[in-house]
Amino acid sequence: MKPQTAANMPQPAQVRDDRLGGLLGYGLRRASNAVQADLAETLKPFDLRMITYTALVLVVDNPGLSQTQLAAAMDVERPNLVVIVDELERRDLITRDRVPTDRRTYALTATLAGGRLCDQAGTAVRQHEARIFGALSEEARILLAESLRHVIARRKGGV
Amino acid sequence: MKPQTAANMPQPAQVRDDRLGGLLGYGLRRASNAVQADLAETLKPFDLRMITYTALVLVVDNPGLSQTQLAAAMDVERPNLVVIVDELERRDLITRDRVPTDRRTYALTATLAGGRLCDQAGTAVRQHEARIFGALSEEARILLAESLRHVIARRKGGV
DNA sequence: TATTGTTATACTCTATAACTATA
DNA sequence: TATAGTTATAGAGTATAACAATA
Repeated sequence: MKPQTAANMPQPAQVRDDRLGGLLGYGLRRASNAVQADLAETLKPFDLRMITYTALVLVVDNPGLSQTQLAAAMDVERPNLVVIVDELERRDLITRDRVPTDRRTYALTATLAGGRLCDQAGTAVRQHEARIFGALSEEARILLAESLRHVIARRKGGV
Repeated sequence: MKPQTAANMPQPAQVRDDRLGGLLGYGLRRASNAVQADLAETLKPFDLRMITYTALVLVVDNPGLSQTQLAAAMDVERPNLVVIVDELERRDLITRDRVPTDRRTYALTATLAGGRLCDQAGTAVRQHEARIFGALSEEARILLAESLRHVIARRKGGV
Protein backbone atom coordinates (compact mmCIF):
# COMPACT_ATOMS: atom_id res chain seq x y z
CA MET A 1 0.00 0.00 0.00
CA LYS A 2 1.28 3.40 -0.99
CA PRO A 3 1.14 6.11 1.69
CA GLN A 4 -1.10 9.02 0.74
CA THR A 5 0.68 12.08 2.05
CA ALA A 6 -0.47 15.55 1.16
CA ALA A 7 2.34 15.81 -1.36
CA ASN A 8 1.30 12.88 -3.54
CA MET A 9 -2.45 13.07 -2.99
CA PRO A 10 -4.19 12.82 -6.37
CA GLN A 11 -6.82 15.44 -7.11
CA PRO A 12 -10.34 14.06 -6.86
CA ALA A 13 -11.94 13.58 -10.26
CA GLN A 14 -15.28 14.73 -8.92
CA VAL A 15 -15.92 16.92 -5.90
CA ARG A 16 -18.19 15.42 -3.26
CA ASP A 17 -20.56 17.80 -1.53
CA ASP A 18 -22.93 15.27 0.03
CA ARG A 19 -22.39 16.66 3.49
CA LEU A 20 -23.41 20.17 2.48
CA GLY A 21 -26.14 18.88 0.19
CA GLY A 22 -27.78 17.21 3.15
CA LEU A 23 -28.26 20.55 4.90
CA LEU A 24 -31.60 22.25 4.26
CA GLY A 25 -30.03 25.61 5.04
CA TYR A 26 -27.48 25.06 2.29
CA GLY A 27 -30.21 24.19 -0.22
CA LEU A 28 -32.21 27.18 0.93
CA ARG A 29 -29.30 29.53 0.30
CA ARG A 30 -28.55 28.10 -3.12
CA ALA A 31 -32.22 28.22 -4.14
CA SER A 32 -32.48 31.78 -2.90
CA ASN A 33 -29.38 32.76 -4.88
CA ALA A 34 -30.77 31.12 -8.01
CA VAL A 35 -34.07 32.97 -7.68
CA GLN A 36 -32.36 36.27 -6.95
CA ALA A 37 -30.16 35.91 -10.03
CA ASP A 38 -33.22 35.28 -12.20
CA LEU A 39 -35.12 38.11 -10.53
CA ALA A 40 -32.23 40.51 -11.13
CA GLU A 41 -32.39 39.71 -14.86
CA THR A 42 -36.16 40.08 -14.79
CA LEU A 43 -35.97 43.56 -13.25
CA LYS A 44 -33.05 44.79 -15.35
CA PRO A 45 -35.21 46.03 -18.26
CA PHE A 46 -37.03 48.27 -15.77
CA ASP A 47 -33.75 49.53 -14.33
CA LEU A 48 -34.79 48.17 -10.94
CA ARG A 49 -32.88 46.05 -8.48
CA MET A 50 -34.59 43.71 -6.08
CA ILE A 51 -34.19 46.20 -3.26
CA THR A 52 -35.52 49.16 -5.24
CA TYR A 53 -38.44 47.09 -6.54
CA THR A 54 -39.29 46.00 -2.99
CA ALA A 55 -39.24 49.60 -1.80
CA LEU A 56 -41.37 50.74 -4.73
CA VAL A 57 -44.01 48.05 -4.14
CA LEU A 58 -44.26 48.94 -0.46
CA VAL A 59 -44.62 52.67 -1.21
CA VAL A 60 -47.30 51.97 -3.85
CA ASP A 61 -49.22 49.74 -1.45
CA ASN A 62 -48.73 52.05 1.55
CA PRO A 63 -49.02 55.63 0.37
CA GLY A 64 -47.73 58.14 2.88
CA LEU A 65 -45.51 55.80 4.87
CA SER A 66 -42.33 57.14 6.48
CA GLN A 67 -38.79 56.08 5.79
CA THR A 68 -38.56 54.52 9.23
CA GLN A 69 -41.67 52.44 8.51
CA LEU A 70 -40.30 51.43 5.13
CA ALA A 71 -36.93 50.48 6.60
CA ALA A 72 -38.63 48.34 9.25
CA ALA A 73 -40.84 46.62 6.65
CA MET A 74 -37.81 45.90 4.47
CA ASP A 75 -35.65 44.88 7.41
CA VAL A 76 -32.99 47.35 6.29
CA GLU A 77 -31.10 49.86 8.43
CA ARG A 78 -32.33 53.41 7.96
CA PRO A 79 -29.02 54.79 6.70
CA ASN A 80 -29.02 52.20 3.92
CA LEU A 81 -32.54 53.12 2.88
CA VAL A 82 -31.61 56.73 2.20
CA VAL A 83 -29.79 56.01 -1.06
CA ILE A 84 -32.64 53.77 -2.23
CA VAL A 85 -35.27 56.43 -1.59
CA ASP A 86 -32.91 59.01 -3.15
CA GLU A 87 -32.78 56.97 -6.34
CA LEU A 88 -36.53 56.41 -6.56
CA GLU A 89 -37.16 60.11 -5.95
CA ARG A 90 -34.56 61.22 -8.48
CA ARG A 91 -36.29 59.07 -11.09
CA ASP A 92 -39.64 60.65 -10.17
CA LEU A 93 -41.09 57.30 -9.17
CA ILE A 94 -41.93 58.47 -5.66
CA THR A 95 -42.26 61.80 -3.87
CA ARG A 96 -40.88 62.77 -0.47
CA ASP A 97 -43.18 65.24 1.28
CA ARG A 98 -42.81 66.76 4.72
CA VAL A 99 -45.61 65.78 7.08
CA PRO A 100 -47.17 69.02 8.43
CA THR A 101 -47.99 67.49 11.81
CA ASP A 102 -44.44 66.16 12.31
CA ARG A 103 -41.89 68.02 10.31
CA ARG A 104 -39.19 65.43 11.04
CA THR A 105 -40.77 62.72 8.92
CA TYR A 106 -41.26 62.39 5.20
CA ALA A 107 -44.39 60.88 3.68
CA LEU A 108 -43.46 58.65 0.74
CA THR A 109 -45.94 58.39 -2.10
CA ALA A 110 -45.65 56.80 -5.52
CA THR A 111 -46.08 59.02 -8.55
CA LEU A 112 -48.19 58.02 -11.55
CA ALA A 113 -45.02 56.93 -13.32
CA GLY A 114 -43.97 54.99 -10.23
CA GLY A 115 -47.28 53.16 -10.12
CA ARG A 116 -47.07 52.35 -13.82
CA LEU A 117 -43.51 51.04 -13.57
CA CYS A 118 -44.49 49.00 -10.53
CA ASP A 119 -47.35 47.41 -12.48
CA GLN A 120 -45.19 46.62 -15.49
CA ALA A 121 -42.42 45.16 -13.35
CA GLY A 122 -45.03 43.26 -11.35
CA THR A 123 -46.21 41.49 -14.49
CA ALA A 124 -42.64 40.46 -15.30
CA VAL A 125 -42.09 39.31 -11.73
CA ARG A 126 -45.20 37.12 -11.83
CA GLN A 127 -43.93 35.56 -15.05
CA HIS A 128 -40.56 35.01 -13.39
CA GLU A 129 -42.27 33.28 -10.45
CA ALA A 130 -44.28 31.10 -12.85
CA ARG A 131 -41.09 30.22 -14.73
CA ILE A 132 -39.34 29.08 -11.56
CA PHE A 133 -42.12 27.63 -9.42
CA GLY A 134 -44.74 26.84 -12.08
CA ALA A 135 -43.76 23.20 -12.43
CA LEU A 136 -44.43 22.57 -8.73
CA SER A 137 -47.90 21.31 -7.88
CA GLU A 138 -50.31 23.68 -6.16
CA GLU A 139 -49.97 21.50 -3.07
CA ALA A 140 -46.17 21.63 -3.16
CA ARG A 141 -46.23 25.43 -3.52
CA ILE A 142 -48.53 25.79 -0.52
CA LEU A 143 -46.37 23.48 1.56
CA LEU A 144 -43.24 25.33 0.47
CA ALA A 145 -44.75 28.69 1.44
CA GLU A 146 -45.79 27.23 4.82
CA SER A 147 -42.34 25.80 5.47
CA LEU A 148 -40.71 29.11 4.60
CA ARG A 149 -43.04 31.00 6.93
CA HIS A 150 -42.19 28.51 9.65
CA VAL A 151 -38.46 29.01 9.17
CA ILE A 152 -38.82 32.82 9.23
CA ALA A 153 -40.99 32.73 12.36
CA ARG A 154 -38.66 30.22 14.01
CA ARG A 155 -35.78 32.65 13.69
CA LYS A 156 -37.84 35.64 14.82
CA GLY A 157 -38.67 33.88 18.07
CA GLY A 158 -35.19 32.46 18.47
CA VAL A 159 -33.38 35.80 18.61
CA MET B 1 -64.85 63.91 0.73
CA LYS B 2 -61.45 65.28 1.58
CA PRO B 3 -58.85 65.06 -1.17
CA GLN B 4 -55.86 62.90 -0.20
CA THR B 5 -52.87 64.67 -1.66
CA ALA B 6 -49.35 63.60 -0.85
CA ALA B 7 -49.05 66.51 1.58
CA ASN B 8 -51.90 65.52 3.87
CA MET B 9 -51.67 61.75 3.45
CA PRO B 10 -51.75 60.13 6.87
CA GLN B 11 -49.09 57.56 7.62
CA PRO B 12 -50.42 54.00 7.51
CA ALA B 13 -50.76 52.52 10.98
CA GLN B 14 -49.61 49.16 9.71
CA VAL B 15 -47.53 48.45 6.64
CA ARG B 16 -49.09 46.07 4.14
CA ASP B 17 -46.73 43.68 2.40
CA ASP B 18 -49.28 41.24 1.00
CA ARG B 19 -48.01 41.68 -2.52
CA LEU B 20 -44.45 40.74 -1.58
CA GLY B 21 -45.64 38.07 0.85
CA GLY B 22 -47.39 36.31 -2.01
CA LEU B 23 -44.10 35.82 -3.85
CA LEU B 24 -42.33 32.54 -3.15
CA GLY B 25 -39.01 34.12 -4.11
CA TYR B 26 -39.50 36.76 -1.43
CA GLY B 27 -40.22 34.11 1.21
CA LEU B 28 -37.25 32.12 0.01
CA ARG B 29 -34.93 35.07 0.44
CA ARG B 30 -36.24 35.94 3.89
CA ALA B 31 -36.03 32.32 5.03
CA SER B 32 -32.51 32.05 3.67
CA ASN B 33 -31.50 35.24 5.49
CA ALA B 34 -33.01 33.95 8.72
CA VAL B 35 -31.14 30.65 8.45
CA GLN B 36 -27.88 32.37 7.55
CA ALA B 37 -28.15 34.69 10.54
CA ASP B 38 -28.68 31.72 12.85
CA LEU B 39 -25.88 29.78 11.18
CA ALA B 40 -23.50 32.71 11.59
CA GLU B 41 -24.18 32.69 15.34
CA THR B 42 -23.76 28.94 15.39
CA LEU B 43 -20.33 29.10 13.74
CA LYS B 44 -19.07 32.13 15.70
CA PRO B 45 -17.71 30.08 18.63
CA PHE B 46 -15.53 28.20 16.14
CA ASP B 47 -14.37 31.44 14.53
CA LEU B 48 -15.81 30.24 11.25
CA ARG B 49 -18.04 32.04 8.78
CA MET B 50 -20.44 30.21 6.51
CA ILE B 51 -18.04 30.54 3.63
CA THR B 52 -14.99 29.32 5.55
CA TYR B 53 -17.00 26.42 7.02
CA THR B 54 -18.18 25.43 3.54
CA ALA B 55 -14.61 25.49 2.23
CA LEU B 56 -13.35 23.47 5.20
CA VAL B 57 -16.02 20.78 4.78
CA LEU B 58 -15.24 20.42 1.08
CA VAL B 59 -11.50 20.13 1.73
CA VAL B 60 -12.07 17.55 4.47
CA ASP B 61 -14.35 15.51 2.21
CA ASN B 62 -12.14 15.92 -0.88
CA PRO B 63 -8.52 15.71 0.21
CA GLY B 64 -6.11 16.93 -2.43
CA LEU B 65 -8.54 19.04 -4.42
CA SER B 66 -7.29 22.17 -6.17
CA GLN B 67 -8.39 25.74 -5.56
CA THR B 68 -10.05 25.83 -8.95
CA GLN B 69 -12.06 22.73 -8.08
CA LEU B 70 -12.98 24.20 -4.72
CA ALA B 71 -14.02 27.51 -6.27
CA ALA B 72 -16.22 25.70 -8.79
CA ALA B 73 -17.84 23.57 -6.07
CA MET B 74 -18.54 26.65 -3.97
CA ASP B 75 -19.66 28.72 -6.94
CA VAL B 76 -17.20 31.43 -5.99
CA GLU B 77 -14.77 33.28 -8.26
CA ARG B 78 -11.20 32.08 -7.84
CA PRO B 79 -9.83 35.46 -6.71
CA ASN B 80 -12.35 35.51 -3.86
CA LEU B 81 -11.35 32.04 -2.75
CA VAL B 82 -7.72 33.04 -2.21
CA VAL B 83 -8.35 34.96 1.02
CA ILE B 84 -10.52 32.13 2.34
CA VAL B 85 -7.84 29.51 1.70
CA ASP B 86 -5.25 31.95 3.09
CA GLU B 87 -7.20 32.18 6.33
CA LEU B 88 -7.69 28.42 6.71
CA GLU B 89 -4.01 27.83 5.99
CA ARG B 90 -2.87 30.55 8.39
CA ARG B 91 -4.92 28.88 11.12
CA ASP B 92 -3.31 25.53 10.27
CA LEU B 93 -6.68 23.99 9.43
CA ILE B 94 -5.59 23.05 5.90
CA THR B 95 -2.32 22.70 4.02
CA ARG B 96 -1.47 23.96 0.56
CA ASP B 97 0.99 21.65 -1.18
CA ARG B 98 2.41 21.94 -4.67
CA VAL B 99 1.39 19.05 -6.92
CA PRO B 100 4.64 17.49 -8.27
CA THR B 101 3.07 16.54 -11.61
CA ASP B 102 1.70 20.06 -12.20
CA ARG B 103 3.54 22.69 -10.29
CA ARG B 104 0.92 25.33 -11.02
CA THR B 105 -1.74 23.78 -8.83
CA TYR B 106 -2.01 23.39 -5.09
CA ALA B 107 -3.43 20.30 -3.42
CA LEU B 108 -5.59 21.29 -0.46
CA THR B 109 -5.73 18.90 2.48
CA ALA B 110 -7.22 19.31 5.94
CA THR B 111 -4.90 19.02 8.90
CA LEU B 112 -5.78 17.00 11.98
CA ALA B 113 -6.85 20.23 13.68
CA GLY B 114 -8.91 21.14 10.63
CA GLY B 115 -10.70 17.80 10.69
CA ARG B 116 -11.38 18.15 14.40
CA LEU B 117 -12.75 21.68 14.08
CA CYS B 118 -14.87 20.56 11.13
CA ASP B 119 -16.35 17.76 13.24
CA GLN B 120 -17.06 20.02 16.19
CA ALA B 121 -18.62 22.70 14.01
CA GLY B 122 -20.57 19.98 12.17
CA THR B 123 -22.22 18.90 15.41
CA ALA B 124 -23.25 22.49 16.12
CA VAL B 125 -24.55 22.90 12.57
CA ARG B 126 -26.69 19.76 12.88
CA GLN B 127 -28.14 21.15 16.11
CA HIS B 128 -28.81 24.44 14.34
CA GLU B 129 -30.62 22.60 11.52
CA ALA B 130 -32.68 20.67 14.06
CA ARG B 131 -33.54 23.92 15.86
CA ILE B 132 -34.82 25.53 12.68
CA PHE B 133 -36.30 22.65 10.70
CA GLY B 134 -36.95 20.13 13.48
CA ALA B 135 -40.59 21.10 13.94
CA LEU B 136 -41.37 20.29 10.31
CA SER B 137 -42.62 16.79 9.62
CA GLU B 138 -40.29 14.34 7.92
CA GLU B 139 -42.60 14.55 4.90
CA ALA B 140 -42.48 18.35 4.84
CA ARG B 141 -38.67 18.32 5.06
CA ILE B 142 -38.42 15.91 2.13
CA LEU B 143 -40.82 17.98 0.06
CA LEU B 144 -38.94 21.15 0.97
CA ALA B 145 -35.62 19.62 -0.08
CA GLU B 146 -37.19 18.44 -3.34
CA SER B 147 -38.70 21.84 -4.09
CA LEU B 148 -35.36 23.54 -3.41
CA ARG B 149 -33.54 21.11 -5.71
CA HIS B 150 -36.14 21.85 -8.38
CA VAL B 151 -35.65 25.60 -8.05
CA ILE B 152 -31.85 25.26 -8.23
CA ALA B 153 -32.04 22.98 -11.29
CA ARG B 154 -34.65 25.21 -12.93
CA ARG B 155 -32.27 28.13 -12.80
CA LYS B 156 -29.28 26.05 -13.98
CA GLY B 157 -31.16 25.10 -17.12
CA GLY B 158 -32.61 28.57 -17.60
CA VAL B 159 -29.29 30.38 -17.88
C1' DT C 1 -34.55 63.63 26.30
C1' DA C 2 -36.14 60.97 22.13
C1' DT C 3 -36.95 60.46 17.18
C1' DT C 4 -36.42 61.25 11.85
C1' DG C 5 -33.53 61.46 8.48
C1' DT C 6 -28.71 62.08 7.24
C1' DT C 7 -23.55 61.65 6.74
C1' DA C 8 -19.49 59.17 7.17
C1' DT C 9 -17.39 54.97 7.60
C1' DA C 10 -16.28 50.10 7.57
C1' DC C 11 -16.77 45.33 6.71
C1' DT C 12 -18.33 41.36 3.93
C1' DC C 13 -19.33 39.26 -0.35
C1' DT C 14 -18.88 39.45 -5.11
C1' DA C 15 -17.02 40.42 -9.94
C1' DT C 16 -13.38 41.60 -13.49
C1' DA C 17 -8.91 42.65 -15.48
C1' DA C 18 -4.24 41.90 -15.48
C1' DC C 19 -0.18 39.78 -13.73
C1' DT C 20 3.30 35.36 -12.62
C1' DA C 21 4.68 30.90 -13.11
C1' DT C 22 4.04 27.00 -15.01
C1' DA C 23 2.36 23.79 -18.75
C1' DT D 1 -1.22 29.53 -26.18
C1' DA D 2 -3.59 28.09 -22.22
C1' DT D 3 -4.19 27.23 -17.20
C1' DA D 4 -3.57 27.84 -11.75
C1' DG D 5 -3.13 30.95 -8.60
C1' DT D 6 -2.57 35.79 -7.39
C1' DT D 7 -3.06 40.92 -7.02
C1' DA D 8 -5.57 45.02 -7.31
C1' DT D 9 -9.77 47.10 -7.63
C1' DA D 10 -14.58 48.21 -7.74
C1' DG D 11 -19.27 47.41 -6.84
C1' DA D 12 -23.14 45.88 -4.15
C1' DG D 13 -25.27 45.02 0.50
C1' DT D 14 -25.11 45.71 5.31
C1' DA D 15 -23.91 47.65 10.07
C1' DT D 16 -22.72 51.36 13.57
C1' DA D 17 -21.68 55.99 15.43
C1' DA D 18 -22.56 60.67 15.33
C1' DC D 19 -24.92 64.75 13.72
C1' DA D 20 -28.94 68.41 12.63
C1' DA D 21 -33.65 69.37 12.84
C1' DT D 22 -37.66 68.58 15.20
C1' DA D 23 -40.71 66.76 18.77
